[in-house]
Amino acid sequence: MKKKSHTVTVKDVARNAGVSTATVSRVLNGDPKVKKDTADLVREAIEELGYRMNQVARSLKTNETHSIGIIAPEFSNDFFMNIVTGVEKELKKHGYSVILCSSSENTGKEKEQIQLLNDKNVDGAIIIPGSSLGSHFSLFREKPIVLVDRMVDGFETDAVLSDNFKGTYDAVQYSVNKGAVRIGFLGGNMNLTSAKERYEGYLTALKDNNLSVDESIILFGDYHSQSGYVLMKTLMGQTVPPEHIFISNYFMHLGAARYLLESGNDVKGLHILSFDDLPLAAFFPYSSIIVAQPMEEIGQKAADLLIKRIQGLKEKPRIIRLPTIMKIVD
Amino acid sequence: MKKKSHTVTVKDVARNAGVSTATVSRVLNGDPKVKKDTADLVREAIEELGYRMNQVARSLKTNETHSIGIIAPEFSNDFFMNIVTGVEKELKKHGYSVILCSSSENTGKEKEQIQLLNDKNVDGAIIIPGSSLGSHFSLFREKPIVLVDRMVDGFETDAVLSDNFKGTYDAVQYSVNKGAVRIGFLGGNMNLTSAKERYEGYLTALKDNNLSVDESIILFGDYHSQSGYVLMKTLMGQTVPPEHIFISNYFMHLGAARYLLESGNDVKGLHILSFDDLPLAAFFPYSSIIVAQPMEEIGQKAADLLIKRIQGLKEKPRIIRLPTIMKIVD
DNA sequence: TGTAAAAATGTAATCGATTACATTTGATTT
DNA sequence: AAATCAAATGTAATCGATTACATTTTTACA
Repeated sequence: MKKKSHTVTVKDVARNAGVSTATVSRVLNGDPKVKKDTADLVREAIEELGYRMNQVARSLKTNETHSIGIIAPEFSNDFFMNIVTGVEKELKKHGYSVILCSSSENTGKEKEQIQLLNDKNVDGAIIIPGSSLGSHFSLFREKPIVLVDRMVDGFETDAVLSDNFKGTYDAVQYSVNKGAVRIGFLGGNMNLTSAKERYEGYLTALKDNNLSVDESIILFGDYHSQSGYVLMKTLMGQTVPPEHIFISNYFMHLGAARYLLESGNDVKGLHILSFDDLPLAAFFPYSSIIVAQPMEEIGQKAADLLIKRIQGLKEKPRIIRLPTIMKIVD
Repeated sequence: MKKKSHTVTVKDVARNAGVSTATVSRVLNGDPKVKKDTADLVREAIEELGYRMNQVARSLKTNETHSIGIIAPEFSNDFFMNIVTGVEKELKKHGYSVILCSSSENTGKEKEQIQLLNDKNVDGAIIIPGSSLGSHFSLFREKPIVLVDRMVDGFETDAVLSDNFKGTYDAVQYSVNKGAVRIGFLGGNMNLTSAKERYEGYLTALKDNNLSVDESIILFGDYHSQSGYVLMKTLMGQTVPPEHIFISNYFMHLGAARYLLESGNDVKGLHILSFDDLPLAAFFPYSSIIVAQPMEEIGQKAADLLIKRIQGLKEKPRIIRLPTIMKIVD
């Protein structure tokens, strides 16, 4: 057990101010029942002694830690990190801190992290699920959870996500308006709601435009760079590859672009429609239609909702969908 | 004050196992003085009641939270995030959690975050300083701090950083070996040790090769994208721009590349030497010499050292320098 | 001025663990 | 079988706050 060199406690403050610890506590917590003169005395004592409240002791009694956990598959990932940034900024405004937990996109680890957060007694959690499985989230007892970017089966709770359907639909529609009639599709893991929704947006847009669905140019991967590489290779290996290709996320786009570069394929007439704003999209030697997600805003909204829940908002789960932003890079 | 629905405590376990709370605590903490039979009884009771220790209560008594704080200017930044990732992974292995604090590269906010971590009673902190000012770090009383990526004046403590000098020196030397005689330099904020060290590496490499130092092609920015853009513009506006240019970090490189792209400058003969591995370096239409920093390893080493300090390692501050990796992209 | 009601403050229990110290149990020795 | 010592366990104080309830002080009004 580590020693602490003489810490100043409420007791010391009370003694110094000539009041009881109860009064000190009241001043600390802004209880209006304390007479102004008394409160001033206490504040002076606090100032004089350089008192700082022991949050751990407070947490023990109040059962709130003013910490929340955030679980994501990983953090070395622009997308997740921007969300985390939004979360952190919003929470700090309200005096909450963020504890980082990576789940490695693995249900077992996700469970562990939930237990850990439980044990740390966080006031709530923001989770970017690693898959559509989420029944283990119920281990996080009696504290609110807000899901981000993806929803899960069998666990009804608040969620904040992009409008994946509309984002995809609009991008496809834009391409069609520009004359595209054959649009390839490199999808993500259909285990994830976002991937599913984007696929549906794509299909519906085709349908609404009376375009046929050509399954030979619809391929599914897993949102990782390598799968973008492989799928693009497959696609370009076809007799007549499509000139318009929708790619479901940043990383697959990256992998696909890498393939195009390495293969030396002619990309002059190519149009890539893709989710997520790449800082370097401008450098690609083809034109892009980017469906940008408001990542920080997603995080911020999720944090905001979580705080409302922590503060007692009772209401059926909310699903907040934020609009995407289409960016054309020629 | 929030209620907790009947929580299982040591008391319940003690009663159920027919022992005292002291014994339960001993079992919980692996005290070898407990007879095996008794310990088994206790473990059964724990199992049966689904007991989980209240870490907050434990922290109050032991004065250790098994949490550490990490302060960085921001987190929407590949470089910092990869460091955080390394930190998180290593700490989790040892049962520690990470609390995220962004300082916005602002000393005032940095101070605030330190106070916050103090109040949360974290066991230590990892800090990526926003500037070379660090005297306020001493507010973080009696708990260890490990600095990352940058050192500060007036505060002697452990630090983990890349070998900025050698990384730069080697890249310049490589270029010289390839025939370069005039190498431009786009530097970072000289307020940061990393920027200073890179500049020194550059100068020394020139000197060792008997190359003259041409101040007209040495410009300083602030590590941000915009400054890379502006400096590259300035440089390319000269009568005879250098064909080899060292750029001090990722973001400045990004800005510089953006300028080159927008301006339509001829980049055929251009060679960019640059710190930090860009995922898209391969897409730039010029050859690059990348000085990659082992970001996750930096984080991991910092976490490792911090834990050693927490566990009582007494010794004068260590400065750990990790070697960079040179990557050639033609 | 006396008294009821309201306002301010204090006392002491409590949150859920850990641990110094006290006590009991058990083994060992003679 | 008594004496000694080690091993195992228990008792109760403690960490530093909050707060229900009790008590005192002040205010307001008859």
